[in-house]
Amino acid sequence: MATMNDVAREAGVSLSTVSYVLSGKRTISEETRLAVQSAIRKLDYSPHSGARALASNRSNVLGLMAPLRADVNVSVIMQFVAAVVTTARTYNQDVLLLTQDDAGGLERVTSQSMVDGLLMMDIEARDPRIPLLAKLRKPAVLIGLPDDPQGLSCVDFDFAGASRTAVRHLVDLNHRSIGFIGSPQASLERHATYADRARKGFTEACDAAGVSSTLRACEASMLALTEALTAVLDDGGATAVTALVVHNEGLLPLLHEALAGRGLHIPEDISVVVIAPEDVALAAARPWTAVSIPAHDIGRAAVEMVMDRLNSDKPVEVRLIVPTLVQRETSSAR
Amino acid sequence: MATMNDVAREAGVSLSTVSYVLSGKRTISEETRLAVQSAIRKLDYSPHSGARALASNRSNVLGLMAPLRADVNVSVIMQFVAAVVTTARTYNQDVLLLTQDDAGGLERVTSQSMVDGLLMMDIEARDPRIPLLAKLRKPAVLIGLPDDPQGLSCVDFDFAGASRTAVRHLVDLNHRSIGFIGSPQASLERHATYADRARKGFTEACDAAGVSSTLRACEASMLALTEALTAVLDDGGATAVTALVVHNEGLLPLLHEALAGRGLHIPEDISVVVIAPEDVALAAARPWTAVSIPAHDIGRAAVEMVMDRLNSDKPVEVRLIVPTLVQRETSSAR
DNA sequence: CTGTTAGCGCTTTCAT
DNA sequence: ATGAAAGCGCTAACAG
Repeated sequence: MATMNDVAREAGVSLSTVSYVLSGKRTISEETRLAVQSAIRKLDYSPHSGARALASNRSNVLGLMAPLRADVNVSVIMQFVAAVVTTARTYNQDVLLLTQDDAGGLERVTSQSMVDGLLMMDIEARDPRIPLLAKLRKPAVLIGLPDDPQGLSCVDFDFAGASRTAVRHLVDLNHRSIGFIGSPQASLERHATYADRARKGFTEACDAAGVSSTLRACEASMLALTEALTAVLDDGGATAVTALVVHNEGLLPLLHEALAGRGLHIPEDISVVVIAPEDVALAAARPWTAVSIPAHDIGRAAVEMVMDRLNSDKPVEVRLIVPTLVQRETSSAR
Repeated sequence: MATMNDVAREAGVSLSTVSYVLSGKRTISEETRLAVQSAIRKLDYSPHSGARALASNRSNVLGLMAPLRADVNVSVIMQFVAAVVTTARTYNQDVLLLTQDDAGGLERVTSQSMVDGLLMMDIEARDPRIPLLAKLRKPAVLIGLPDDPQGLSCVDFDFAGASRTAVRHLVDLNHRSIGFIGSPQASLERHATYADRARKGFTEACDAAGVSSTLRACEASMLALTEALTAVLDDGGATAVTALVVHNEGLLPLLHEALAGRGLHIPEDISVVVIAPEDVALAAARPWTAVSIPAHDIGRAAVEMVMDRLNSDKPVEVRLIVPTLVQRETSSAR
């Protein structure tokens, strides 16, 4: 492996000149710059990241703590992670992966100066990792919205707004009684905030519009879905439920069948709006009217926010990504 | 941040003694060892990874190139990744994540000495990344089995064996005509080797047992599944298909419904054996008879193999993980 | 616009 | 069983 010294000798300049050519922190004459660059190419030089980290106090690595359990949301998680890695590369950063259950990992990678900043996914309302993170005094961004961010920046999709948007769409289509099929009970119990917020937004929007609402949590299985539909559709009381908002990607492959099993056709008998990643909404034979979860945008925003905090000292920031609804064939007026 | 020097001073010993206490590469008297350890605790010292990497030529980081597209196999991929990260930690290594489409990343992290070894997932038969990897002269392990490993170690599940095991199980139950519903056409076309090998093993085992076989690729949608079932079940010719081997996790939530739609009950009318991760096979209302894909074991083995190659110079190795079948309620004798 | 030089925090010989 | 000291390859202040 060639070192910077080798390059300097080859180019007939000093070591620091090579360093400055690489960093651009000094104005260099066209001539020497070219000489250095050609020496770099000739020797196939690349800088030693450890040495650089030691001298500059920057590792060019971001730590990402991701939930790697086989949850319902795997595809969303993968999209987040992909977006984070891709965006990090545009900032010339790499990504070190930490698992959710290795809480000590946050502390470890920080105290060993392995990372310049930290991202944490799948935040719960009172996530015990937040105080840990806050203590570390490293730029950090939470992907999710806890009760108390304790001075950390956050970014997330506006799940409450997503539900509101879905409800308004259905109300505009003259639906007067709307059902909500949400995340599994387990998500609610561990207070994954996306689940709570989506439900809250739904209820509020229905109340505001004066339409009746029925909510139900649901596992990703046909059995659970059938039960949930029974509960929601038969329970409607005075006005029959004519539209559903579904916030659970795992159910989408099952939903057509389950409704057909009750003799209900989409959208003639029942309108459906899903809250799901775009590609999941489009994967179905009949694409869903959807408020799409822009996993990629969120991941990108998260990286941008850490990098901002790394390069300047911007104040903390809580950013909610605005939902948009795309009407497709699964919702119609009644 | 305290440095090793601070610790040495605090403990009243020399810098090198502290280093040797940490590495264990020298015998240290009980007394000084305790003094050093207490100084470490008192100052809350942890070594600077960059400095260590610079001096020792070891980063304690493994690079993992993973397919982060939202594919059909997301859950399997997540399990691999989780296993890799977890196992790496037991070797005191961290994991740097590279995305599939960043082929240059392999070269970059290697030449910058960011990683001690590399793992690459989702290997295709003639994967163009293999020659790149082979050139890097870093310990590397392929998770998958290409046509020509070019001197790299490989580890994978024995997908051919998995199909054979499934077929033998069904033959033992007196089935004489077996269908195979496999990965999407796209997987075959890009020559994901797991898809090829599972098919091959299936055909071979059926031929060897003298039972008739019908194969079909299938996307993860109800529509595609319905078509595939029609093709496989109606196409049987002389002997009707009485059992299915399904190698496609995305289809499992749909399968009961799809078969019920044809008036077929499991296992009275048709037996089903799936090749899928254990938890996926168990997630169904009625757990599947399954040859389980031990994603965790494969990930663990991969890390063990790089670490072996890092610490000694073991010869290259191709390791296939042996399949085992667990009978549950979806297969029965006829 | 360029060169000289003092570290950054560690590992590892060489001494004793 | 311990210490002294020479790097590892880079960044950035200092000096022109």
